[in-house]
Amino acid sequence: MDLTELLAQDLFEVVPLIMQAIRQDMRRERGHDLSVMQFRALAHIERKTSTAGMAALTLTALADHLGLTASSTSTLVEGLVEKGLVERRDCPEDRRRLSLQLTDAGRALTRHAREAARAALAIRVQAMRPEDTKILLQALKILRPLYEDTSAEIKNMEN
Amino acid sequence: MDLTELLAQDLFEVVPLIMQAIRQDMRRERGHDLSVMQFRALAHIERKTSTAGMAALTLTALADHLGLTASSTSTLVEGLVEKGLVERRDCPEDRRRLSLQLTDAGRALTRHAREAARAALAIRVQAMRPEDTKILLQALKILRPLYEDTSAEIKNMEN
DNA sequence: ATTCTATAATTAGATTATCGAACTATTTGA
DNA sequence: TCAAATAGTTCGATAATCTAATTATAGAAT
Repeated sequence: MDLTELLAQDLFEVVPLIMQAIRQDMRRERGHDLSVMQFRALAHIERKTSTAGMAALTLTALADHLGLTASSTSTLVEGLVEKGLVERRDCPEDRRRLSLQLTDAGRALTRHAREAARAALAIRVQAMRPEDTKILLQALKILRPLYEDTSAEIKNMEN
Repeated sequence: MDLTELLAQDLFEVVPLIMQAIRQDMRRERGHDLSVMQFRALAHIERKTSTAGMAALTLTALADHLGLTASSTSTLVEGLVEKGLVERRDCPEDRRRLSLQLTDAGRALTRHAREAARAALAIRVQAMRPEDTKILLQALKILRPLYEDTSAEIKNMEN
């Protein structure tokens, strides 16, 4: 068995395991009821709007990042708007588009949820050696570009 | 920001991204219609029954591994039984329990699905340098024990 | 031995997250 | 100026999950 094959198998076993744990950790953190996707959406909106002078984040761009259809993303955003965490602003340059923005409450909750996620991870990671932490950080740095914002490409490959 | 915090944040961003991709890759691989959970179930049954003389794998044990309720797992297994991939055998020592086994078809499909997962990953990973592959393998080796079979413990913590 | 309590699995009903298709509004460009 | 493409929403259907109730069995306590 070559290394790539081994890696595929490990990824395929371990990633869903971690994902499962993340979901459970988030559910346990009751009070603010965010799904993993909603949290990812908030985090992405925050990242894309934090630096001034960036192009507005549209619904479709968010959908691509999340790997969901525009339809699903629209519903998801609607939920966040109802919770008062996100604002849909009009886009003067192109009136078909939205500009997604966090409200103050949205920003506060994003910070809080991030902290909760960190805490949940810390429980699991507390015994970890610092050099292992570094390896993990390296690994994630390698993985991220392989999977980031490829949803659009991949969708096109299907046709 | 300390390293653990950085790691938590990265994990929380990258893992769902990969998970998303895995789901899409599996859906694209049409023909044998397995959900990610069903695939995980098959893989776990295979692993736990491959070595002779092991205790039978029960429904509850599988549920714990998958991080699902017994109820959901029962339904999931029912689907696999209907597809002819899994057998529910009686457990003579304790007649409340099941012993879950793969059928021959189940074993064949598990191998095939694993290969499909590998192929999907290979597309993403083809340009990766061998030393990066090694880092990823190390990282997964560190992560696995942090998340493997902890569902039961975690559930207990909730009470 | 009988009866209480705990455990294993299933079933029923509700909820949630997702999708695709149909629709409206707007823009682009031929 | 009108046809095609694009951005977003809504609707109906389907998957996967949950909780609560149910049945069967086992183990423990009197």
